[in-house]
Amino acid sequence: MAEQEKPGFVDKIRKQSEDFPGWYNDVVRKAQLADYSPVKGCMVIRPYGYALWENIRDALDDMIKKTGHENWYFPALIPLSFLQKEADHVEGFKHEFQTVTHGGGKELDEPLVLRPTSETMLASVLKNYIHSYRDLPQLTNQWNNVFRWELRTRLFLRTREFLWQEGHTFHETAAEAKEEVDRMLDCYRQIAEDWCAIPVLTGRKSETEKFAGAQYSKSIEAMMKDGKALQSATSHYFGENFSRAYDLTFTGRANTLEYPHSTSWGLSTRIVGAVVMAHGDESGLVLPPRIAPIQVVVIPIFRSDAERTQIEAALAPVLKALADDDLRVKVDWRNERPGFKFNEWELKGVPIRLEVGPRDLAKGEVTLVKRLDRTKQAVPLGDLPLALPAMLDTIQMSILARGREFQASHTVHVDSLPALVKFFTESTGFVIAPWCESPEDEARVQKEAQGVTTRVLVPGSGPPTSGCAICGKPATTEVVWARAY
RNA sequence: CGGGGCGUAGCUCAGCCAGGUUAGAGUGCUCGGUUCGGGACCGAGAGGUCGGAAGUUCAAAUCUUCUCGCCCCGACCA
Repeated sequence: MAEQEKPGFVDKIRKQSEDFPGWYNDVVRKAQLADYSPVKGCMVIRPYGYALWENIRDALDDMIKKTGHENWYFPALIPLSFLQKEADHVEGFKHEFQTVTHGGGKELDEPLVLRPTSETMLASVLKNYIHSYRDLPQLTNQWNNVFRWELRTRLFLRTREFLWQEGHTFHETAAEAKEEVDRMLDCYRQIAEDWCAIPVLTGRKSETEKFAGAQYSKSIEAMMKDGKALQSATSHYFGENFSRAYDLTFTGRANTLEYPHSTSWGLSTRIVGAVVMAHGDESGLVLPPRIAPIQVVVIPIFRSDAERTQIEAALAPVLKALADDDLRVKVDWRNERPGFKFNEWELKGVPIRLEVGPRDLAKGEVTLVKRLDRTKQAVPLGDLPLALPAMLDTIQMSILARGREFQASHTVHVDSLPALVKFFTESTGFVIAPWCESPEDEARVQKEAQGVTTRVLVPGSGPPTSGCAICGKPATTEVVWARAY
């Protein structure tokens, strides 16, 4: 019996409106996405959660390949000395290292670090394959697990081991590398918006928020239902930083020795947490149809074997048509009362519930119920192969639209520090303000509006006419402030 | 790493302050039956070294000390 078919696991979840973190934990665990593990800070991803991740992963993998990248696999163990070659990089990551010091019962000559990220390994390895400008660009990606010794962990959002993809590319010119950073950031935007139905802001991170070792970082930032921001994927431009640190050179078109410009970009299982917190409600998960492991759950309602047989016969051709159309449909034949199943599948966020009982069959219909708003409608059996895909598309768009409205209604523009502090004292969300890009301002806001940080510089906003909202100096950009996960 | 909270049945917890039969409840689990259009009910059953160690005591889930673990909130981070 598949794990999620066992009855009886459903329990009450805490209220989203009263205890958001408690609600999140309950939903993740009771919807069977993931659970705590025997190892502190690590999680077990259960089949339903893993299927959700697989759907996101497959969509992204497709985009990565279509943009010319190839999947590789590199070792999880990285010699400590590799990581120490790029000064900023090691400074940013050393506190998070998990290190293997013994092998075969003997202490190793050199400790091996469980990769927190693979820039150093990539530079060390690709050095062997890059000799000429003809070897560029190198467009690589790998799907793997990485390890970071986090002090405070939360299922999917921050664990000491997590799954992701990390793309690493090397280019002949800075311009090409910068284009790559934007291209992959846009793939992430598409994954978030078109697949996960989560509207995001994209842009460059501030100097203090950028990745350790990067010249600049860009990210997609999503708003959760508690108004906090979640950095959901990142894309970094390294310039020649890593190439120089690893003495990775190529012979250029003018027969001169040059350093390639590199990038890296990653999207992790954290995105699953984003899906939970961006869409979920008091009843549990709300999954966008394009990534939902189960898109339509069929609840047969019957009192006798004869009724069951009748429903089976009526459903058979429909189910075949839906399967042929690649819809992900599950029929819940368990011997439980319908109300129990309704609640359980709502907790698990299945976009459409299809109820079919004697009452429906008498009219040649079924009852469709949308998870998003619980609206019901009767649909003739024969119309399902057309009606369901259309309804799934509509739901996908509705969820995204609802997210956009939520984000818009929780975003304000301010032009002064007191206004910013006031907003975060009374409310949550995004604050957009002119900024001079001084790190001192970030420290000041962090202190005065507890925990508020810059998320992204608003792209294309240009120098605002007014001064910096924090310190009054001439502003160079607009920036998004928020409390973040 | 700082602050708070919690470890008693698979899960959620009561019992502890004022130590005293055989440690309870709800839920889940197993078996049988009746049910089934928004979380069903009846009956029978299984399931515990009360996180661990030491101490106080005639007697410890309960008091003392130490220890281990977990969760939440902050700082750091995908």
